[in-house]
Amino acid sequence: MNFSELARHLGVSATTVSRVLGGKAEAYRISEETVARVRAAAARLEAAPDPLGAGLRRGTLGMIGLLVPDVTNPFFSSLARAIELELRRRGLAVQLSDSAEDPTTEEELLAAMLGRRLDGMILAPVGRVSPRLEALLRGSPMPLVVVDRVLPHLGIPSVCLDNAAAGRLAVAHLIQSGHRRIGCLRGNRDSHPDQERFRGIREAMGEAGLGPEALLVAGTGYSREEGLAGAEALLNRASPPTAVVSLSGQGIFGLLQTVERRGLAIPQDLSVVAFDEQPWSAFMHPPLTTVVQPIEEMGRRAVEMLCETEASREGGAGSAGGGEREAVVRLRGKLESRESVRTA
Amino acid sequence: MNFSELARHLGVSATTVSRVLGGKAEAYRISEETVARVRAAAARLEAAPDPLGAGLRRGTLGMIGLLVPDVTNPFFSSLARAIELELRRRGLAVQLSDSAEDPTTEEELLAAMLGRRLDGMILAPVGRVSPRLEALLRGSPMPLVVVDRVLPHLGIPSVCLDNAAAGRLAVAHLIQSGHRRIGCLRGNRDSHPDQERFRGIREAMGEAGLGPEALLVAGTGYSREEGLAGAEALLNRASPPTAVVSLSGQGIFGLLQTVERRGLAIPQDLSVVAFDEQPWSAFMHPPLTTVVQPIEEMGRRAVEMLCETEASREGGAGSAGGGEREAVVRLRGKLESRESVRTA
DNA sequence: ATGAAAGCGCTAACAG
DNA sequence: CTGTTAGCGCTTTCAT
Repeated sequence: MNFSELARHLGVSATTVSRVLGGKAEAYRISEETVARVRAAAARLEAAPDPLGAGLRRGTLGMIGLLVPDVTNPFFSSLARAIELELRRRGLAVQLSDSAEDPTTEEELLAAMLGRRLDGMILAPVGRVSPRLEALLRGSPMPLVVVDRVLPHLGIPSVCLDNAAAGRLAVAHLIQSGHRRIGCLRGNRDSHPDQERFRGIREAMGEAGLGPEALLVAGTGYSREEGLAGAEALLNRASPPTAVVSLSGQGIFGLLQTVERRGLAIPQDLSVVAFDEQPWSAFMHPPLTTVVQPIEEMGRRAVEMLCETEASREGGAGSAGGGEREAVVRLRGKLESRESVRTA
Repeated sequence: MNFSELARHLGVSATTVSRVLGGKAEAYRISEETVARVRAAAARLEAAPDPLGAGLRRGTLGMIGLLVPDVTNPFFSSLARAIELELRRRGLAVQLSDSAEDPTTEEELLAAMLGRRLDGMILAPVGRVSPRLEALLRGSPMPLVVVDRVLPHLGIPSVCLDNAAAGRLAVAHLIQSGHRRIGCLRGNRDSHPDQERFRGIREAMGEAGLGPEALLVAGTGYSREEGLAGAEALLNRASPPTAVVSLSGQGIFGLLQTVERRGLAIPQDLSVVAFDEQPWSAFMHPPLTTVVQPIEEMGRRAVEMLCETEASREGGAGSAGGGEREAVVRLRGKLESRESVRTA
């Protein structure tokens, strides 16, 4: 049942129905009686506004797009959940797409979403930003915020972990526990998080008076296989590290596999700090000491930023364009100390 | 750039632009020259059809709703990914919502989605079907398919695991491995999958000549905590089982925790078969023998069924309503035999 | 081979 | 306090 039909039934105009059901009865000072009649009839006949009609008229659909590299990754599924929840609170729906960690697919999907008439987009980029992706992003006709990674120099609002600080956190803990030879299992070195985490680690080592030779580096990507290869390289060193921090959430699988293959025990033979909570992290033998990201907050902030962007667009549309500041929110990670680090 | 503007630029009508860009040039025998001009201009000016305008006109938006209990659960995130991929192949977008395993939230979200003008819905129900949910489902104004669980007697197309067969598969393997005292860690007993899996297990036991006393039952829900409580109950029995099958994907955590607490070893002291692949299942000490669901196929079939429903609606709209058959597709599970089952 | 006109359902602007 | 009018962008008759 649509508004015009309902209006005819009641002998009022569609406008009135729209005002009542759109919550504008007060503003237009519709009589209480009319309001009641419309409400009752609407309830009885299950009349609800058609979002398409309203959307077309308003130029907005109440839907924002969310593009992630892999919903199957616990980090992104938690993020998606947090984002959906917060958007729902604000009456917005989410269209989800998954780029399967593939930059080309990502470009296509982003272009498609940018084309649909969404009210905004939240993007968790796959990795390095291709020129084509950058062009898409620059030309974006809608509010956009980037999560998890910051795309330097693009001036797009972003929210991500303070990766450098998180890296420091991890090694500081290791150093404090007496470790002096530390392995770092890196992820995708093109990615901002990996670079930042690594930077934080190097700085923390330096501040503790440990030279570069004390930091053993391996790993070339975020996958399990790459984690395994990197771990092998680390443990094959003439004098292997006594502790390893894995910058990759999935790569830790590879490390664990290698450790097991060699019959090593954690933390007796090797201490481990992992990045990113996994569903089983707390239930391993032993439970894994982990740098956890404040995912809920990340989602909340992303939505906030998106809505602010939207608001400022409407509000300050014609104002002098000088104030466009690059907003990057960096969230603090937390070290969940469990049992995979041995105090030397 | 919208169609009318583009049309004005080119000195043609919006109708022509629509026909060319809508792929109907042939049907309307637009001249090749015009087609070329329109295409070129559209590409240059980045003109694309506004889905809202088109949707309003056509009465369809090219979007289907997906409501799951918890995207964070690996099963549902994999399912969501599969569904999204298949829908994308067909040019459809997906709106995602997460009911957080809460029946009330589920009702609200379902009602909201049913109200939006989507082209269809795929629902993975939380659990038991409340009268209100049932009413919503019955009155659904749009094509709907249910996944993972079948709602008996509602006549809604569903696709799910052949849970009874999967249950048999699990215990058959255990029996074949020499186990004669088998524990069953149940999930939510109100849920169809749990009931069916359990039925399959009982049948398989019976067929192997094992009486009811050989089957030890515990567990009251799908959560980790409930899994733990159930596992405790099982292992506290005077004569505990030599093998346990966990019907709950998350509950297995609880079982594993209990086993560790007691210093038991798998599979030496206790054999384990788990339902539902988890990211770490293959990487545990030992790797977990698991009944895996064909999630990709499940997603694909759900989408197929949805689209068929949609098609038949349009096609046979006015036909005698007698042919409404309940379509329930049951998919075969597969036993991934790893190392958590000991041959006695 | 193309266009004009109508209308999908809604709401903002402009009357009263 | 309420209604009329117009138009969001598109596609589908119907008419050349």
